[in-house]
Amino acid sequence: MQCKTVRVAMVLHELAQKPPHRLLAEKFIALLQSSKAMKQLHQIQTQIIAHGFSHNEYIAPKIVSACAELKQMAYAHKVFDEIPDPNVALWNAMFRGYGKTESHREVIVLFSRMKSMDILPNCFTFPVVIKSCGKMKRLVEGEMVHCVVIKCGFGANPYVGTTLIEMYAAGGLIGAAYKVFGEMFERNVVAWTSMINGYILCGDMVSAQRLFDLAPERDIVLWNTMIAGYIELSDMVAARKLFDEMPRQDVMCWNTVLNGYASNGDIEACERLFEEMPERNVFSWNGLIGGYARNGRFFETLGSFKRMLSESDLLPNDATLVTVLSACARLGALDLGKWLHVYAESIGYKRNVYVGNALIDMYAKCGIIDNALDVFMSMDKKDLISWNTIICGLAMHGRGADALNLFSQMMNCGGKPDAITFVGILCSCTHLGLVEDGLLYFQSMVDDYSIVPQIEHYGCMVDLLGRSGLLDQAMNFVRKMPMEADAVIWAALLGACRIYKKIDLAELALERLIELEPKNPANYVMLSNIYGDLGRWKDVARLKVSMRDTGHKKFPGVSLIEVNDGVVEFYSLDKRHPETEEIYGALMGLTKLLRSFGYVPNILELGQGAYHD
DNA sequence: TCGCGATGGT
Repeated sequence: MQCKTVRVAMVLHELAQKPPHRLLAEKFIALLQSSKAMKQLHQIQTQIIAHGFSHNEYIAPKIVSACAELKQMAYAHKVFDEIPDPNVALWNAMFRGYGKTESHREVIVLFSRMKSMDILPNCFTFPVVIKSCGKMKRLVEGEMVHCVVIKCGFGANPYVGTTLIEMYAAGGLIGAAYKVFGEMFERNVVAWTSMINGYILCGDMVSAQRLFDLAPERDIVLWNTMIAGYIELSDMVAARKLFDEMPRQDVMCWNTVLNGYASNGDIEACERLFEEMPERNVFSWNGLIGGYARNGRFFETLGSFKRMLSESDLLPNDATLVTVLSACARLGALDLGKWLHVYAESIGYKRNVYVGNALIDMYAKCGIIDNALDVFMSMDKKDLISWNTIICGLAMHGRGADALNLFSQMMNCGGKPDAITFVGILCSCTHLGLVEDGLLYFQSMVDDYSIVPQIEHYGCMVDLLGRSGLLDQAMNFVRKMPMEADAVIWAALLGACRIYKKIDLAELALERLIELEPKNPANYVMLSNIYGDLGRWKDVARLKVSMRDTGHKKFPGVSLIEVNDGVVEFYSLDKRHPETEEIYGALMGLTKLLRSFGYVPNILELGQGAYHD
């Protein structure tokens, strides 16, 4: 860094000495393109101004591009505003900058400003603007831009045409996309690929295949597009057939197929393909690691990550870290999670939102909510998922008041909550027993934020009302729901009925529950518990016999604990561990100690573990 | 300076 600054200073000094005008401009452009921080850029800019180049038609766009490269579009806009009559190149640099930083709204706003000033766009303007319209799903604006394209005489431009096809196809207007394709002057392989991908986006693989067969040229990207299309439809056989037929495969194609097997649940095929790969990059490892994670095989997620570190020279990227952290969260692997936290920062992911969010979730799920809060507070960029993760995390930990506080902070920061935010909020209200607030939040969700309540929200409300003993109101919610109540809702209601001894409603809930999930043994366990509460032990015994006869066996709920370098799974009365004797010996000791302090174990609750055999 | 393909989070 120091060295760079010195070098910049030297070049600047050299420039100050002597200079034919053109040469000086070129040097400034080269400097701008190599600038790696705003501090450097300001230094260069100072010299540019001192030499009277700040309004130079070649240099001004490069200043804007350099800002965009450093993701400083606010500053770029200031530079832009100070130039009295910007040329098209400068406008284009602004569009590109906003496009690159995903500020598509600004692209559209700026384009209307350009049009209102009667400045003519050129062929470099349209692709960026059209892309932003597509990303914002603003098809009406997109069509207007299309009109400008035609008016300006760029209707036949292949670059413009390709982005138009993409925009229309992504917006579901496949007919409009095909019209553009049909009217294109020269259709190269990129245009064909966009059109074919358009059909794939619309789920029309037949038309995609037809066009693919007609394509005059097929490059590696086009083949890969087709393969990805079949994968999207879960047709791994067709995908694999194309993959085997293609004349030359690159690592991206291998990765596409690898991910295809992973997302279609065929983890064995995924493993086999991974071993066969002639070349692997970080995406390949992420495919394998993510494949295990998506299929719930979290031990293997961690195992393959360790393998990546030991047998490849590749550094994990943010996606790798996020996947592994989520596996830690699921397994409760706190030590590894903490190690990943340090490691991620050491390889430059301290300010990464994805990684930050995954860390919040990992700490929350591993029970260290204060660490989750620390990570959250330390993040300078937070997105909706950051807020949701911490709010739901706090709610899960019973810290409803903190969750609600953060929610109002979120509102003060101008955050827009979504359906998941409100799941956290309603859940917090449940923990706090805040029936009135819960009802108000539910209403506010609908009225103020136009969020259509999903079944999860009704579930929260039924839980909230039920736990407070307002079973009639809870039942009213169930009746008013626009969708069929699911098992989660009946189970919440049933749980509340058990606490408040509402036997008639309990029977109704149970009836529905058994209709919905005739094979879920948990429902019979619940029924058995209710009989138990009522002292109907004969019914309990009868139920146990009938469950054994029908083969309904409840899988034991397992717990996970991190031991040394790994994670061990165990359940109530488990005897699978090699050190079982020592473990239970220690447990007996602990229980004795607890009893000596007056602790009385809850025998009734223990009895619920009786289905483990 | 410009347009097509692969990974990740509540």
